[in-house]
Amino acid sequence: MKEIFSSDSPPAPAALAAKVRTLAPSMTRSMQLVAEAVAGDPAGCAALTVTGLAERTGTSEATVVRTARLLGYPGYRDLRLALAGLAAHQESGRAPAVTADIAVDDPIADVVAKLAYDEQQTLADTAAGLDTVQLGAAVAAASTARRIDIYGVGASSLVGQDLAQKLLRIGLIAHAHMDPHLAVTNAVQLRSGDVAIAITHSGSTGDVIEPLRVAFDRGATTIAITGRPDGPVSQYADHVLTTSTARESELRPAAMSSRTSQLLVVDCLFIGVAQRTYETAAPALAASYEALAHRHTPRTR
Amino acid sequence: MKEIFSSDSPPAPAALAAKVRTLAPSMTRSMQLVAEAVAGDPAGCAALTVTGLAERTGTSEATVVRTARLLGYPGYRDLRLALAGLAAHQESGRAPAVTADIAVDDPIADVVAKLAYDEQQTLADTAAGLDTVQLGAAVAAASTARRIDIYGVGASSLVGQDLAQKLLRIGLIAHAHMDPHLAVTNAVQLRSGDVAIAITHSGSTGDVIEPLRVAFDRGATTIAITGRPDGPVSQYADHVLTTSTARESELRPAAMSSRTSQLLVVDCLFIGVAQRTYETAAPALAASYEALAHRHTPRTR
DNA sequence: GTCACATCTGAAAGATATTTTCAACCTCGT
DNA sequence: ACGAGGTTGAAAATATCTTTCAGATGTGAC
Repeated sequence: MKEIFSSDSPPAPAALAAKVRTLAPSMTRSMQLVAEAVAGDPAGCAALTVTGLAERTGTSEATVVRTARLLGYPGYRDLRLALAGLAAHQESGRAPAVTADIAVDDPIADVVAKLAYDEQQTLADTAAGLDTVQLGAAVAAASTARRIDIYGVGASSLVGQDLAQKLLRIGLIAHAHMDPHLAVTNAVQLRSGDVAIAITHSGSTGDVIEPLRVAFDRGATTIAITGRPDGPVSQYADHVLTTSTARESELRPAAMSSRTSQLLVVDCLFIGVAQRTYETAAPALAASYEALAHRHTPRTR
Repeated sequence: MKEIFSSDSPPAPAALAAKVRTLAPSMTRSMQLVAEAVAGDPAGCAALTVTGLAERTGTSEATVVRTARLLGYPGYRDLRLALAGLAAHQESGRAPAVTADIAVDDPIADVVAKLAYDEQQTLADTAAGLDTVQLGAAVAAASTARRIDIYGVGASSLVGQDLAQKLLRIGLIAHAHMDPHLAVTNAVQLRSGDVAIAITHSGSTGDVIEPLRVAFDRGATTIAITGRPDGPVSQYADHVLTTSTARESELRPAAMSSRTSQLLVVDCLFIGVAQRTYETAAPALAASYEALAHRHTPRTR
């Protein structure tokens, strides 16, 4: 008799509230109490045990189980799992208005969410806007370069160092210049077959343009990584890699968001070079691992 | 020491896979089996009882419960509920696509897409796994610190410099130490009211732990930014900020992906501090803009 | 190589939660 | 008012989860 139900209801996923409404008329009074509680606060009920839900609804465990059965689940345990899923669902819908700017009085959790979102956005934009032809050309030049000089000041300096560090790791001769004067002095040494890379968000940082110009004049292959491909720096660049310009706010200056974009470009460049020089890059990478492993205090086990 | 976990893990909702990766190294063999099963097939595991999951992973109930605990849940029952939620989640979201590893022969366009995707993933994981309570505490300490010393070597060194650069910009006294010896020598100067920040992905970089330990002993407030919250570095850290451990590949070493995660954490820390010190931070930021504007060659016209 | 030590592991006991049973209790038609 | 049919919850039965503990396994010291 009761068994009819078993065939009728496959474990309903989302439309639980609807199911409750449909089935409510056919329920007994105390079962309705349970059903309402469940439909009204899935998240809350998911946290309760049978006994807990029975108490909360002023009924008994048996009734709770019966209700779960009526709703199409083998037992309360399964209803509870479904409830947890439902709760997670509506949880995700309630995003903290991530698109808004970061405000001075944002709670710390919002800051984290917004920053992460912004950076993800920046990455997507950068990937979409990156000219793979230019990138390919830059990779080709860097892979076969006798030496690679990198120029960057301020925040871009760190990106340059990052790139240099990684290129060194795979056995290339790369150097990130931080001092503009020394950069120029060194640029004079460059010639055809060498590569010079300038990193500047604004595209018009004199301290970075100058050494690139010198390198360009001396016949080196020059690459510019900039957010303003139309800026002065591009004049002296054989290849221009464009970083995206994320919207900035008072608390989050451009330097900060441009960094993410620059790092992605730099990583792409690096991976490209590593692919091209795989024969030498792979063992070099492995070796640098090996060397580092011994620097770590031998943690137990 | 193990007790560190108790405070560290609030039942994580979505970032379970990330958490598994973070904690996996500190797990015993059979626990890893369970963790992998759970991370690999949340939906499937949600349908299993303790006994079922134990059988499926070829381990015992006890081990399953232990794993659940390690992941931050009171017991298996709760892990199972979370799993159900997760399953419902990914049911709706459906897989993106570019999950594959970067291969040696990938065309350059694929490299860009995969890298961008990976980094986005890393950001999401980091944001989800970041303990906002710890972050809040770290922000509070940094905001009122007399001085802030930052330790990092290798790739983490750049992150440290980035943080120092930004904190300086808003008028705080921050310094990133790159030389381990000098770092220790300087750490001796610290005392209560000062803040020391150690950045290490592995959580066991001796060169970074040592200065932090000294700072800790001298009474400074210590903060660790690490991918291994259970690592030795946490011993001497008042607050631990966890970075996510992205899956790595041969061409993309951990150092590379960890950087993204570290930078996000550092940015969150910075923004938090900027909020707290808005009165002084805002004008300081504006001033540094002003100063920079004049450094750009007015080559345009 | 071997011993002492610490850690890991699973079987089984113990505790909870869920399901079933069953008798008391309504409700309604007569 | 009375009984048939259905509803309900207390308590027993079962399943599930948690804890304990002793054996297994690995690790470092000598």
